[in-house]
Amino acid sequence: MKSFARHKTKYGLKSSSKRTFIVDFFMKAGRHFTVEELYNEIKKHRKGISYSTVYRALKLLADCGLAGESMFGDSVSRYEPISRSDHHDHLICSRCGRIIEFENGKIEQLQHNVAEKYGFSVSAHRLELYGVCRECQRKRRRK
Amino acid sequence: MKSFARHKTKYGLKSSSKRTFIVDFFMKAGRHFTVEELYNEIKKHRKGISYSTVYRALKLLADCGLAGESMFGDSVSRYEPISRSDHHDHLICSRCGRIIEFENGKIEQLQHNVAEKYGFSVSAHRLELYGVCRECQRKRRRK
DNA sequence: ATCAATAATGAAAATGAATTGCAATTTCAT
DNA sequence: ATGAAATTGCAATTCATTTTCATTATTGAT
Repeated sequence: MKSFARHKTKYGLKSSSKRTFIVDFFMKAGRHFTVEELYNEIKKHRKGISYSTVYRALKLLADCGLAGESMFGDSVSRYEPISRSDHHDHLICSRCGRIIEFENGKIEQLQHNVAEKYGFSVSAHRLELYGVCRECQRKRRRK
Repeated sequence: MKSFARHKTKYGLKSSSKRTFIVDFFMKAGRHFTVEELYNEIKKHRKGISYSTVYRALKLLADCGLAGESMFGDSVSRYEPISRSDHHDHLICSRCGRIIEFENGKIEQLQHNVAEKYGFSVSAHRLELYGVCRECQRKRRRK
């Protein structure tokens, strides 16, 4: 939580048990959430936390670099905890929605080369592969 | 226009000069547009075409595979004509918004390898590199 | 060419997620 | 304990997207 503390100081934030709960829950979960998903999940474990609060906590985390924000296909933002500087890319199953993360240094290197070729100074990138996961391929007897 | 004609037949569409104009304009322009951008651009060349019609034409094109739909960072959809099976990726300048397209077979191959490793059957992918373009790097004396 | 069936269009309304305003509540340094 | 300032909840707003519906245009059959 170090960088959250730093951010907290920097912007004169105060702490609250609700926000702390949200932040902890999110960081420990270690997976993707839409605001609504996180809101619903949290509702199960602790009541009296509103959607707005979850939304704002997530925004805060994104601001201080503890959460990554991204949109896959649909127009809903998804957030995921960022432990260190662990950038990773995504494999997204179009059937079940499962999201798998991966890293690949070679791809990163090639990306860098491409950017260089065009004179771009790259600060971020996103790579997403959409398809059908192994499990969904098996039980393919669906609509 | 072949695949548009096919789609037209398949879904019993009728033709109209307005839609034809939009489709032609878009396909010839050969670049990215948000619905609004295309609407404004078209307005300059021919009057009496509403936002709805542009919106619907773009959707149609996306449906029949002649236009690609994507969202970069902000939450606005952008469309681009797809000539053949020319998949390409994007370099996006965070300052001026310029979008440069590129293709890289090696990266594609590596992506394929990764997917295979996880048992994914990939049907689509997107790769975007965000940064500052050469021109914006030069005239960096801005806010 | 005329007619009926059906698609296309425009304008306005609806939708849906993201975001904000504001009053009430809580935090925290003093 | 006190007061300034942050947090929260809820309702309201925003903004792009999408849909509705009345009107107009297109097409195939006659």
